[in-house]
Amino acid sequence: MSHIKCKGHCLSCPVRHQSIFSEIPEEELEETIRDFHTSVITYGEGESIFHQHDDSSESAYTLRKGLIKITKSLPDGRVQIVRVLMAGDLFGFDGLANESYNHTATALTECEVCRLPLADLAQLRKRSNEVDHSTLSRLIKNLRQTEDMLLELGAKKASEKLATFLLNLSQSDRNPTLHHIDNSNEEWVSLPLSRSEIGSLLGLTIETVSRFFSQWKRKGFIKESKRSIQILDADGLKKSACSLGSCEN
Amino acid sequence: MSHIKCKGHCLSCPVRHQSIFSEIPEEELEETIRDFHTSVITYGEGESIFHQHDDSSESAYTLRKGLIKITKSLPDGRVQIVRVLMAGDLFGFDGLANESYNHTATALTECEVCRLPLADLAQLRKRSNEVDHSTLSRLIKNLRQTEDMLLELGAKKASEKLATFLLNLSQSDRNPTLHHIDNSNEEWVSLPLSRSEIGSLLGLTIETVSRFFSQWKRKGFIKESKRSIQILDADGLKKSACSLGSCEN
DNA sequence: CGACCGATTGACTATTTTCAAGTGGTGTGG
DNA sequence: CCACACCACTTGAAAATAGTCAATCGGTCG
Repeated sequence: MSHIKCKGHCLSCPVRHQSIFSEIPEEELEETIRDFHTSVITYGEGESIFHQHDDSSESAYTLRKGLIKITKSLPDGRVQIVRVLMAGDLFGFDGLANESYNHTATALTECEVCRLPLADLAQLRKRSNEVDHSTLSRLIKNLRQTEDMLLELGAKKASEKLATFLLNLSQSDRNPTLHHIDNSNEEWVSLPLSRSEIGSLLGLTIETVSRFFSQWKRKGFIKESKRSIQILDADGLKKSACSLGSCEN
Repeated sequence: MSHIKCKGHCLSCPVRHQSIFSEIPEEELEETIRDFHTSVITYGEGESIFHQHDDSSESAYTLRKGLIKITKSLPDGRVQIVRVLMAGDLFGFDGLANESYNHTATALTECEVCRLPLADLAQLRKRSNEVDHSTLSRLIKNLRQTEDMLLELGAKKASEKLATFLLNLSQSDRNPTLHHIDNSNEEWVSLPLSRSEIGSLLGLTIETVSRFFSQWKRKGFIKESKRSIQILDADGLKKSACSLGSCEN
């Protein structure tokens, strides 16, 4: 079960510089955050932080550690992953528009989040231009990213979706923890999603995902080893995936 | 070509009560809006207000009259409609996150928009809690709507997408101008998109759209007459479209 | 009238899903 | 330590779904 660990301490927060408080000068932080009611909460893999249908949105959250998937689902059980959150991401702010949660947030791994009541966030936005700007920017970036996914889902074929997904993963400068260079100087990227989750993100079945990955391994475009992948031939991947010049952008 | 008509006058604005200024008390409006630089601009059908690749976002817009489609496209020409805007909608605010436009806005019909420099919008948000709240709410609603579309595009089959699209159209309480009751007391809904645009919204080809519409006409589920449709049998539509209980939500 | 454009329809093809069987790794209990 | 179950993933064959190509229809406009 989820577990409340302690009150959050911004100054020592591991994701302070990726959070909505990153732009607040250190000397003002203590003052700005005073009498707000943050809690650090941990969740085990598979547990949900909130649920699309059941919960009204009274708190926003900042992800401190781990990965979270945001999903929506149909009554018959089909699931769409809307986005995957990484350290520093803000989520669960629907209440700012007086709406209940529009989606479900589930821990993909062990997670640590910082809960902030929306009333406090509203106050903070008034008190600090930095928080206001940062919140708005994140919202707009969420929107842009979701629009980009619309194009992926609506306009691309399976192989194109998958190729773009892999190429984006490998180019992501967002989360340095996802990257590592092994001793032979090759760039591996951790693949935090199962086949079925990749399918659920891209609107494909697990079998379709598996088939293209297998095919690309046979062709030598990619290598995989325990939840990490390596792109050996990005151009090959692009060409095989995109009959036309359709994979850019 | 587009044509600058005049400076906007909020008090006499036809969409004042649907705009981000709707919550400002009338007596304060004059004062609040003083020394801001709005322009009312008209666009002919097919003209774009701004373009995904070319334009940096320096102004936001409010749609006063007509319909606008927001689209994204792939280099090879495939197009995805992201959303369709109606009177009162705010768009083009990417610049608030220091980003250039992420999509293209094109007039679906003759349009009239009110342009507001983002610097002014930023000021207005500071000056007025109502504008701040309204802007934030709209952003969040855009995000929610786009997430809903992700589920449509990623998880549903063609017939389900189309049925949901028609049912949503007919239930939309957003834009009363889209509705009218004809003299035989039947509810017609205007269908502002061509077959090809419906396809582009739902990730389908024009032929697929046409086939399902024809089929449903033959079955007596819907009727169509010059850009308006009427849903005769919503249950039939739901059942035929959704093998399982998948069309709710 | 004739050209044009959006929409429809049919026949065919390509793509993706579905169903089913099998593989391989991991962990548990006998 | 092995046997077994379990799970994620792979693979194949068949079926369903949607796309492509091409012909045609019907309305509108010059």
